[in-house]
Amino acid sequence: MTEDCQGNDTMSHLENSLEHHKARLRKAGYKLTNARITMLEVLQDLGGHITSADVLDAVAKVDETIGRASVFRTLDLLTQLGIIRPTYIGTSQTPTYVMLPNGHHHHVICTHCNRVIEFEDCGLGELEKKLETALGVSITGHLLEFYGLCQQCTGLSAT
Amino acid sequence: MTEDCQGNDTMSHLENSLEHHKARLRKAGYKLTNARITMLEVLQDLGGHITSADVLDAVAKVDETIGRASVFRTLDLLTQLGIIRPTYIGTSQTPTYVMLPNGHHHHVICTHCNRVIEFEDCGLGELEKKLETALGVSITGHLLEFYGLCQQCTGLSAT
DNA sequence: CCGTTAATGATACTGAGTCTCATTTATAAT
DNA sequence: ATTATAAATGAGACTCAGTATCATTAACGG
Repeated sequence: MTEDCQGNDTMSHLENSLEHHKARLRKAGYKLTNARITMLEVLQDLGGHITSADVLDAVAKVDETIGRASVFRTLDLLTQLGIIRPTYIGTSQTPTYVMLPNGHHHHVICTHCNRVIEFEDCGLGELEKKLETALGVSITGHLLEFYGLCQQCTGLSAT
Repeated sequence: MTEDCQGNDTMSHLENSLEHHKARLRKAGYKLTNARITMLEVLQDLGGHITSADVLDAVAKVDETIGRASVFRTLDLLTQLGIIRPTYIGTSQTPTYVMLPNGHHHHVICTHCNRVIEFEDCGLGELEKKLETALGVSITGHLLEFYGLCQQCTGLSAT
């Protein structure tokens, strides 16, 4: 995790996405504060599918002094910037945040056991362009969720 | 908002989906209680994009005696059955429920003004089948959300 | 290095959603 | 119809995720 490969204008997304997100904050007029940088690092580390409690925990381990309010404020900000996205797994009252590494995220949620299966290919690029034209919007990302039963639960309910 | 031209062609479709949902409950082994039927009617009436508070309100107007807990229990149940789906608009702490009339729902959320623009065509049928084969799952519905700026906010941020 | 102002941390607070449990009600069997 | 029974309910106390407030701090442009 300590390999510094910044400066390469090609690839190595994982490392660079942190820098990319920082740049996004700056560009949007937000200050690059310690709390925000720590949040980005922690989120990258945890990798997504985490609750606010998870984030609160992880942030506290890195920097004891970062306040509860700032964590929630930053979660909201990063959501607005399309860096993360809250969603519901199961019927939990509290959302689960997923990363939108390249602006998008896709998964299947089993409505029986709440297992989450991620997948990559969505082929939505075309639709995205169509919508931009048709609706006059400017799209930066998306979340695609399928609901249904996973392999195990399909078998069970066939009883 | 938007010209939402869904279901205009079949007024009876609205009636039927209520029956359809009741049948689903029965088939899944759940009792057709007064609270649940009232909830289904209220949800159909409100048409989606509503918070639990909206539902609580509307239910109370129809039947004073239905308890708070039952409303939340039923929201969870209907989510599990794929009849509704909680999602986040803006950074609200409390979810907004959308109806999944035919198992699916699609919208664009403006990350600046929180406007929601629904659209119908998603062309995900093929992907759905592919995933069922590839992952061994049995899919019953989906939610597709795009994030970005609406026409108005695209203009504004050009400042 | 300083001034401005966004952002912060502490903490009290709010209220959405949950839990518990005695009571009711939907449904199937008689 | 009557009854058995297990699921579902309503009441209301309770929890804790998320918010509001505000005095203090620190990012960043000049």
